[in-house]
Amino acid sequence: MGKEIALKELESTRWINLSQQNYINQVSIDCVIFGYQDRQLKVLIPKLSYKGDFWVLPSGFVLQDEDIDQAAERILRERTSIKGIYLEQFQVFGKANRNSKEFIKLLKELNAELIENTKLNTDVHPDYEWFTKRFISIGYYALVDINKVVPQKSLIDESIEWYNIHEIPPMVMDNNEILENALKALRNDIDEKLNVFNLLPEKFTIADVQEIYETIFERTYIRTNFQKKILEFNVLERLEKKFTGAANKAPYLYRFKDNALLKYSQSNLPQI
Amino acid sequence: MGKEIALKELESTRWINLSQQNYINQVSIDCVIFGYQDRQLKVLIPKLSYKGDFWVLPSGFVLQDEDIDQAAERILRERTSIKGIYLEQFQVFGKANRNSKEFIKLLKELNAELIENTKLNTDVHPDYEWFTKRFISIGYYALVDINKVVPQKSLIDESIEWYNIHEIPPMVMDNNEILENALKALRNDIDEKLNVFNLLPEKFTIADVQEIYETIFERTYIRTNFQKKILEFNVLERLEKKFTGAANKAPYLYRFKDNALLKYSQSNLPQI
DNA sequence: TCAAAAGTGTTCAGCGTACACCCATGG
DNA sequence: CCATGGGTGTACGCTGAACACTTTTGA
Repeated sequence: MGKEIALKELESTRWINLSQQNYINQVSIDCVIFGYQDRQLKVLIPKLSYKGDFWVLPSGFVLQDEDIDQAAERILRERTSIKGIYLEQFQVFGKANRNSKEFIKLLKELNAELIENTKLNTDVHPDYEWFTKRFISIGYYALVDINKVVPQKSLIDESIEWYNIHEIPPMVMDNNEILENALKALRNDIDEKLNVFNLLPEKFTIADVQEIYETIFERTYIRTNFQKKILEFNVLERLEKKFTGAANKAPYLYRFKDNALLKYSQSNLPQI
Repeated sequence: MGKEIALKELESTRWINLSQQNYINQVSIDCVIFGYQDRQLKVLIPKLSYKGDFWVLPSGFVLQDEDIDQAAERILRERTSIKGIYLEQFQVFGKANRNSKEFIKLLKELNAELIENTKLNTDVHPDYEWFTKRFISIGYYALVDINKVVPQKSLIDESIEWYNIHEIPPMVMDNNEILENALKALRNDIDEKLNVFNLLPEKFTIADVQEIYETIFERTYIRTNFQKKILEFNVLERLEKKFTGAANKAPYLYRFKDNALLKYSQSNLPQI
């Protein structure tokens, strides 16, 4: 691996980029990336390993000339290899004690080792001072088709994996709380924003949707009523039947109508 | 007015305090303060007058050792003279073009004049550089008993007044959009957070509540059903009757139960 | 023709809307 | 005792939960 390539890769990671002063200081973006598979709601979380394990939500900073939504999209793109991910800003975390001095200390050492190993000259040794300060973090949650994601770990990540929502490792700082609130926000948004379909491939059956609902809300639904509820949103387009090979009636496939949300926003409320 | 007092007053204003480096840079807090009076939903907005009129939502910055909720509370306290105001963080505004260079230019001149007039020495001439940059703003809305508020204008404010929600003046930057989204958030929260009572004095009648609902949602409610809906929240404590002097049955006064929200959060959902 | 799952139709209870009725109060 | 507005009770219609029934499919 040539020196140029190594530098390029380093530049592409959030930890190495710390010396950049073209970011907004003391503001970060934390992303909770939800995926669904095998009756499990999963979250994509990288792990750093250096003198112990550290799990940290995928995060990054906001460039001076970048909308915060764009920044979130960029961070998600870097981690999932997918463009145009569905995302929702849900809460800002701004406690005064939100800094990670202990954690950063380890990162410094780790980073120094990396730079040493890749034999870069000392010019790129980052200045961490702005990064050790207290941070305000904007929380986003994202919904992705888990099969389309190609998880990307940064140079200092040991791994990046999908964790079952019930088996989330202890993360640094308030990251576990951020995740919990993301889940609450998702549950709260789901029937209003009709965004659950972003967890599915383009074509899906109503049974697939029911599975996801049951997983997210941790309860069962009665099949026939659920079917009606979903179809009455009028946001699905019925396609051909799905061949399953099973000895029973083939279910229809559906697709989320592109213009569905426009129509749906026109609601008429009754009198109380 | 002595020099010391003038300086103290200057320090208490957000515009003069710009040179302070103990704030988090490029982050601000914008507050939409809702009040209610005479069948009108009102918003408290200061006006600056210098080479034209400028309306700006009450705003401020976050101290390094201050939670963002504390910062919002402080800003609201400074503007309303009330401690412990009810507030909700509702959205972050982070477009890349959120700076107010044109506006700040005028403020600079205005500030310079003020300092000249108050005969302060030149040491307090602020450094505006960090303030001309692009800002990320955290939006809060507040609900207050309008009768308890004593609006406080800063030195450079020409006035600070309650504006009917339908007669909001054009504000700088995206402040009008922030206000619109605050109203949407309020409408969305109202039945869930049961926060509407913060717009009323401690004791109120159900008719008072209905008036506010009708104003906020711009629709009418049927009296008897509305009464039931509100009482079935089980968050109100019935007090003595209210003496009106009118030739009809006296309505009961109610008070919001302090522990109401704790109980209310325990909901049991039916099967679909 | 049978089993299994999808899709549709049909009760029935409960809630919310609408309204009737009674109560309290001061002139 | 009447007008006015507050408080309570009740009929009715609609929604949605529960379930029966029909349809489809491959073995």
